[in-house]
Amino acid sequence: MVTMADVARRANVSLSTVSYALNSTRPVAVDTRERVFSAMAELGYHRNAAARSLAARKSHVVALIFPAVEIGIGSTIGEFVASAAATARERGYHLVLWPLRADESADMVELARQGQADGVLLMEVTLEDARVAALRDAGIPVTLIGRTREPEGLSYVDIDFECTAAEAVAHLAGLGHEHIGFVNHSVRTQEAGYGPTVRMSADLATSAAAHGVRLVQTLCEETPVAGRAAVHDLLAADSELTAIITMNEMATFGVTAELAQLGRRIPEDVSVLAVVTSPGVVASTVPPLTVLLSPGAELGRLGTHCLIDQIEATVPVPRPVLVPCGLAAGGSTAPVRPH
Amino acid sequence: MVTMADVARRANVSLSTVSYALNSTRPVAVDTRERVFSAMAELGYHRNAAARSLAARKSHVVALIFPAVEIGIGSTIGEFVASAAATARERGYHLVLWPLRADESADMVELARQGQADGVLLMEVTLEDARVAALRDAGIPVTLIGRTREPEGLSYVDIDFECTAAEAVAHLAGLGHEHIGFVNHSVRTQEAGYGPTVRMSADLATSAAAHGVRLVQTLCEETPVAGRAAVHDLLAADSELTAIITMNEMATFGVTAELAQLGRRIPEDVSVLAVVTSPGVVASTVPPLTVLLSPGAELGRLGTHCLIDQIEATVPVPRPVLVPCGLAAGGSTAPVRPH
DNA sequence: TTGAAAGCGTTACCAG
DNA sequence: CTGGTAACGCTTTCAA
Repeated sequence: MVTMADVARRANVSLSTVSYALNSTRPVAVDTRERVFSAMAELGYHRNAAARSLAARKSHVVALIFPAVEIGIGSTIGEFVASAAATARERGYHLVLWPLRADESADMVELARQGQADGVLLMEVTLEDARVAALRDAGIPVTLIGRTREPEGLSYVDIDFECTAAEAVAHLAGLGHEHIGFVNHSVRTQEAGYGPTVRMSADLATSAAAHGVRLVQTLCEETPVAGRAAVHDLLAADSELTAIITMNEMATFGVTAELAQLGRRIPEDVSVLAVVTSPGVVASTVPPLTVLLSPGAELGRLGTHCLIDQIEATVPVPRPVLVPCGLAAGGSTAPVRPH
Repeated sequence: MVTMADVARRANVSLSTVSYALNSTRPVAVDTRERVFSAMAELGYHRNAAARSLAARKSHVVALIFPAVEIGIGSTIGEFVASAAATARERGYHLVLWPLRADESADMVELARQGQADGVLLMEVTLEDARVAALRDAGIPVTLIGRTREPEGLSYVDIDFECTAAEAVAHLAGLGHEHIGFVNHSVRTQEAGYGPTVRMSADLATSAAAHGVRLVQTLCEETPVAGRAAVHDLLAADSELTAIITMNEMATFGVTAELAQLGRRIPEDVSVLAVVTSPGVVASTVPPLTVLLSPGAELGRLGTHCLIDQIEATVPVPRPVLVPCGLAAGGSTAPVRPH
């Protein structure tokens, strides 16, 4: 193995000069620098990562706490991960995956204490997430994807549910709908304090009130069968329903199927709008669904930047970011039919 | 920071004994061992990862070359990644993501040479994949997810396309179908030498011949619109078609939609069988699709084991594994109608 | 602008 | 069964 000492010898400089040339952490004369670099090229030098980490007390690694179970079928998580990995790489970091459940926060802290990562990206954050305190107490830099109930002082990026809810209701209200149903995630996720479930419910209610439209909601398991049942729940709660908002990809399949079976055409009889969704569900119906797309890649990019900023900053400065879902117009929403 | 020296002092043993106790790399008296461990607990010791890697010349990290673009919408890749990360963890390794395109094999080798990872898991392998040679020449342990045209002597795990194709044809032939269509991935993937596209095409043809059924094939872009067109391509090629096999998730949406629009019911008029697919597409139709599920999690687990076996073996012993797709019966296939 | 040298916290060899 | 100690290859302080 070629070391810095070898390079130094070859370039007729000291070992430390090689290091400084490589890291630009101290000015080095141009010709010296050149000699160093050609020596490295000639020798085929590769800087040893472990030695660097040991000496610098820095791993140049960020960890992503990877959710054990995915809600839904979509590619959102994949997009998020790919974009986080790419962003980390751009900034000279590596992304490692720690597949830890929410109750394994001790393991998480242990790994960080071993210096396996300089900071942590926490996904699937719940409203009362015990992991956040565990990390904070351990002094480990962390950025949340999502946020707790009281996220003040924390670094996080999340979907702007308020804005997304407002857009969803505005879109439908603008088409004349005054009776809207909402198919949410499951009771389980609500009880777990899963942010999207809780926030979207509240924010849609607020927006609906502001537009003077009636909103009926139902929680729904993540299966098509449950989605079918949800349609009946909503119709029972409001027989004048003309539009349905869904935030549950598997259930959405059931919703559209059940509407078809009931002879209610989309969008002529009922408008359907899927929110916080991945691009894959768009194509699941004919016409394609109108959706508000989950900004997976954007969250991955922003979250990673936030975390690395925090790691590299001398003073930890949380910088929260909220990203709204973007509308992708399909053909599943239309003006309400006069009757 | 608490070091081994601190622990040694506290336990009244030498530093090396602490190391040996921790790694069980040399017998240690039971009581000594206990003293060491309680000292570690009392002091809150955490073994430093960088120092360990440096001294042992081993990172305990495996890298996953993460595909830049996903084909399809499914959760297969997510399942694969999650399962690979979990398996790595079970074996004392970490999984890092290297989001590198196929033409960035130089970067891949460079990272490995820096000691950032002990081995590499290569996804989306094509028939003539230049990265494989690059890694082999550099002496870097690698396991392919997929395989090249001539995979002899390489370590790989892949879908057993031959077996999967045989099962697909046997399933439909068993229902009496004698005119079957196949909607493959796009021309682009075929030209890139993407394994599934090329192998499934050949293996389905072989199986069809063996069963004496007529098979017509078409390559298809990964969009629902293209899937709709594919239906017409196939019908034009064989007007007596009674069954369609699809291996293209987005196209599958179009296929089912177009059949519905043509007034051809599934499965009464046409059977549809989606192969090498993720669970998400199952629910995309009513009745749910019959599918052959892509064994994403299984491949992640097996691939990671293969790689780590290879890393830890004194002699590199490739151990190829092929996994067939499992049938998940839905309601989209039925006996061919007598006419 | 450069050099010398002291760590960084382990692992693993050589002795006992 | 245990101890001493030389690497491991780099970063960074102190000195010139």
